[in-house]
Amino acid sequence: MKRTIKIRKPSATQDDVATAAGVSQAVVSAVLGGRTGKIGASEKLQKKILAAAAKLGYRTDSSARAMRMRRFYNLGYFTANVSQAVEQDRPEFRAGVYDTAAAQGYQVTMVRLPSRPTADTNPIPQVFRESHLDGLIINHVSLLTPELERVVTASGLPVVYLNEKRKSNAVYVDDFAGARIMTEHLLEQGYRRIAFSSTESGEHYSHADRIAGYSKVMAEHKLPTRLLPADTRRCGVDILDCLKTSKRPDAIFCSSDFHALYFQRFIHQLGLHFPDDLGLAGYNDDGYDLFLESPLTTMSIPRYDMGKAAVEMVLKLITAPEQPKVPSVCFQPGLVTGLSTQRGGSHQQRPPRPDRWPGSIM
Amino acid sequence: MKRTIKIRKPSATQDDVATAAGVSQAVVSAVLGGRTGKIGASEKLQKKILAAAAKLGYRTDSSARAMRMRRFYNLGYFTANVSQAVEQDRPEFRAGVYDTAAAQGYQVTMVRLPSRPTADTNPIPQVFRESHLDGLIINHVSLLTPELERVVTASGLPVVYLNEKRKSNAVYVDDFAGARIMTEHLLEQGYRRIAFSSTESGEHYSHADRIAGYSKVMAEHKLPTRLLPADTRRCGVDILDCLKTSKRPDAIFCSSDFHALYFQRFIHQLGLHFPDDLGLAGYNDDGYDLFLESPLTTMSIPRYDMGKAAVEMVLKLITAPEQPKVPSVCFQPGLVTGLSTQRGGSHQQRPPRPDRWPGSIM
DNA sequence: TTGTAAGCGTTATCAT
DNA sequence: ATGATAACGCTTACAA
Repeated sequence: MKRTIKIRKPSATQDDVATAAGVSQAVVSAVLGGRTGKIGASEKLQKKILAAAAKLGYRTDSSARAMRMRRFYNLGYFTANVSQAVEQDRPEFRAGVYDTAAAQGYQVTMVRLPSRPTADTNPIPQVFRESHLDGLIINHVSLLTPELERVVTASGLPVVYLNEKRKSNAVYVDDFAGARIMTEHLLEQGYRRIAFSSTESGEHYSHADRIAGYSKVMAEHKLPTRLLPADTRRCGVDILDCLKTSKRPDAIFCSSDFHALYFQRFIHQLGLHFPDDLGLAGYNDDGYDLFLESPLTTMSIPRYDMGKAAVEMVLKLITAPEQPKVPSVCFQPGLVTGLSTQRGGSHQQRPPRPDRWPGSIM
Repeated sequence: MKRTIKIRKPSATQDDVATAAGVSQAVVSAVLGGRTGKIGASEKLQKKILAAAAKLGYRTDSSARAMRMRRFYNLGYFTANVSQAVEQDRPEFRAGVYDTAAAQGYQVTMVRLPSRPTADTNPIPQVFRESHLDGLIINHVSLLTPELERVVTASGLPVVYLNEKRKSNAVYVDDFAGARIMTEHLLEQGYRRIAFSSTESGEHYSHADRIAGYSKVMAEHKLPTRLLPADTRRCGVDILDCLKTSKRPDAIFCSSDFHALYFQRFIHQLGLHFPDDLGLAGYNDDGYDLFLESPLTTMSIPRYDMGKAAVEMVLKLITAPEQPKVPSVCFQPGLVTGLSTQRGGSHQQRPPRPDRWPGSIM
């Protein structure tokens, strides 16, 4: 006996298409699925079926396909919430993840923790309480509770970490090398009293690595390292004190463009300018040039390609589950030479970068 | 005849749970679905079933549920790509959308256009070529091609526009009122030669509305309006020329905090300061205070609540498809008083905002 | 070359 | 209160 379940107006099914085209539903499935070789449907028949499908507005029901195929064609993209996420979940990551997933026929599902938890909010995202994903990309979510980690593990989902330094199943940046390159660049420019400054507290691996790379190069050149942490709650007094001294640094290596922009405020507050009075370097290539006195020398992070690599990695894990571990992929950042570290740079023509728009604004 | 289809290791099914608990699968479905009232399963039995489910790590197969329920429990969140999206897809929107969707048991699927289209990339996102969503939220995607619009319409999906001014099915901000409030605030502070400046070209409705609100109030006070568009490709010459004149504005109403930050650069370049030499106001409350000489007077946008409202609206459309149009929801922005528009403000104590972190950084 | 039918995991109905 | 069973739309093995 047939019972009718009609909650929403259903879109056309393959059965409807088959009826319209006067063929069996199995042929429709084969043709629409591009498996014509297997059955050898005539050109004409294919056209007829495609026409009927287009006319009826047929669209594959992803749930039915998922059930049958035992694959959801869904990847989760887990990102931190606003307050935790400083400079981690950038639009370029999302773009790389999305484009690559889409190219392989996968959807991307947003995974987050509730930003405003309420009493009746389950702290475990629903997506882990049901079967909905084939794989998961975690973009540096620092506050993963042990409970949450357990749930993720229990789900048996292939997981790839983006922006986290792990031996396997991760995609990250070689910030040690990046900091080396930047420090060497500053030395080549003739700077000697180079200080490293950051706003961050250093939870993320990259912070320690940047300091290490900087320190290493300075040591190799027998130059003293000088770390200048700048707690934003102190309103820049650390920075001001440092800049006021007679032996102030001749260049500041900022841990991020973000921090360089912050630093600029205090440089200007003292009536100083860069690169005339001191060199200023950033990191991350966040595109803040519009707000800066001089285009910033910085390190660019191939975020799009990293997102892409993360998806490729997780797809590999999905399709070859017998290999649950794959070696991590480490990307090299690239030096972007601005005028902010060029002695006498302010007297040169400012190079226009008209088409760049701050990526971080999005 | 039974054939075996095993691509991935399946997680436990209700059948497995039923076997483990020694009951029928239908009871398991009822108990796990919270429909115990209908069947009257004993407390004890429920406990047994829940225990078995937990032990086996049972998770509902969302595709099977979707197929049976004829609902995917998936919402699409359509956002523009990096280059197009200036200040539109903010993390707070995502947070509001995600939290609200999650609270109602819905997942959020990322919908974008390919950022780096290739020859073999279909410009129509896959999600529109299959049945996968119950509804769609479009956060100001300016470059919707006619073809894409057709596809969205053809999909029959309930659509809600976020950040777009439409008569129905939209959630947006009353920027006319916001600009009025800001202009009146500036007048109250004693400013008279108030200019409105923007970097934007004005594609978005909010740009025109802000100018209109500003102009209206100025006209009401019989003061001349002064528009100062600043093409970033011109490297600030418009701004510099304006600020150099003897009758320069005594306050600048910037179309965004973003623009205010840009403006600061040229203020400092001329050796001027705010609020001493002129007042500076922003819009959007993007949290750039760390980078600014003075905390900025700005308008805050209730983005989280707007995301929430958009989800509530689209859920209404989903559950009551006989009502395909609902009135739009218009949010009022709120004035945030900083010191940047306070005459003599720089001599006051800078109010600490230690816990705020620029939301736009994410 | 085309048709037939099994079965994916769930929900919900119906008969016991 | 419980168990048996249909149905959702799709893919695919196999029969014709």
